[in-house]
Amino acid sequence: MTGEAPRLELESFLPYRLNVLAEVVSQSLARLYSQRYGLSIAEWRVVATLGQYERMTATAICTHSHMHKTKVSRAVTGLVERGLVERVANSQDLREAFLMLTADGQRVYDEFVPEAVAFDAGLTEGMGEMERGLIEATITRLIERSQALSATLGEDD
Amino acid sequence: MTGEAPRLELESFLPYRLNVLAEVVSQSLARLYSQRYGLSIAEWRVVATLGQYERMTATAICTHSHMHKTKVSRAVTGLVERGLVERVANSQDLREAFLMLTADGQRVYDEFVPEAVAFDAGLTEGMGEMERGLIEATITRLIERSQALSATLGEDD
DNA sequence: TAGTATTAGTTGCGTTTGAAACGATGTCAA
DNA sequence: TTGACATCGTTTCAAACGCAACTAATACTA
Repeated sequence: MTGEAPRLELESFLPYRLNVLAEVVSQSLARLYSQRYGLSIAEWRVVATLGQYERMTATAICTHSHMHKTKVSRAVTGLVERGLVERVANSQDLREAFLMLTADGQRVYDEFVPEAVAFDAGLTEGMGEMERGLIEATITRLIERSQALSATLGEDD
Repeated sequence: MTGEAPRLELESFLPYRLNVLAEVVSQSLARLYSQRYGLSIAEWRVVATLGQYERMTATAICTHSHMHKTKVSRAVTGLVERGLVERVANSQDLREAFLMLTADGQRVYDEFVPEAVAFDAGLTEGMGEMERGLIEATITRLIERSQALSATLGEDD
């Protein structure tokens, strides 16, 4: 066409591509656990976080997982109801509660982790250690840049 | 902390990291256009797609953008109401309609593209052509792998 | 041609989302 | 103490979401 404007090619526009990628990967993985355990994405993330850290407050999970606090609150409620997670009051500070996997929760975690690991490994199959490390470093860098950029261009906080 | 189970480190678990990355990038970018034009993410995507391809059916936008058809349908409805997008019936097939930017829509697009491009460039600032190309190739590869994996492990469609 | 299946796009409806308000607890300074 | 303020986590509410059902149109099949 005319070409009068600075073109934007969505196919190579990073925000767009990253979104598609994340969605495809999320959905693919979700298929594996949602059927088997009836876990939502948010719930699985809480389980995964607690599986790794054993004991955490809801706020800590929020910070760590970049999930909204209401999302975490609801995921935890659901998991507690289903007996996968347990709340332990912090006598030092009654506003917060420590969260941890119950025996059942731990079982679900232990059962699913190998599959998650396999999925992750499958994604980067054929890539060397270096390439794999490069991906992680790049992700970290992009996250930082992105935050810096929106602060600079938006000038709002 | 017993270490009895195969560990899963969220920090290096790709599906998790990709999700965080996509969300941060999306939100950062959204800040730039949501304030200025009152566009939702879905709406901006439709505008961006039509800005690039000029004329597309809703289904084509769905396929291209990996958005749900109801999401696209509603985004388009909103854009039509605000006079940014226009529907043109396809006399060849009355089920579908071609969508295109109006003059106003084109103006919004032209106005925002430079910022989007700057944002994109900012993300990969300091990276060479090769590194940048590598990122895109990796994204493509990960998308393919992911889809293949869920088909293999899930065995459901 | 009639009958069935398929496709484009919208809408109804229950679910999920997150911003804002909230109750409950804790902190700090006067 | 007391009062003002901050923080943790839940709840409320309106908006956004996506599945499923739907309408309308086209394509296949016999």
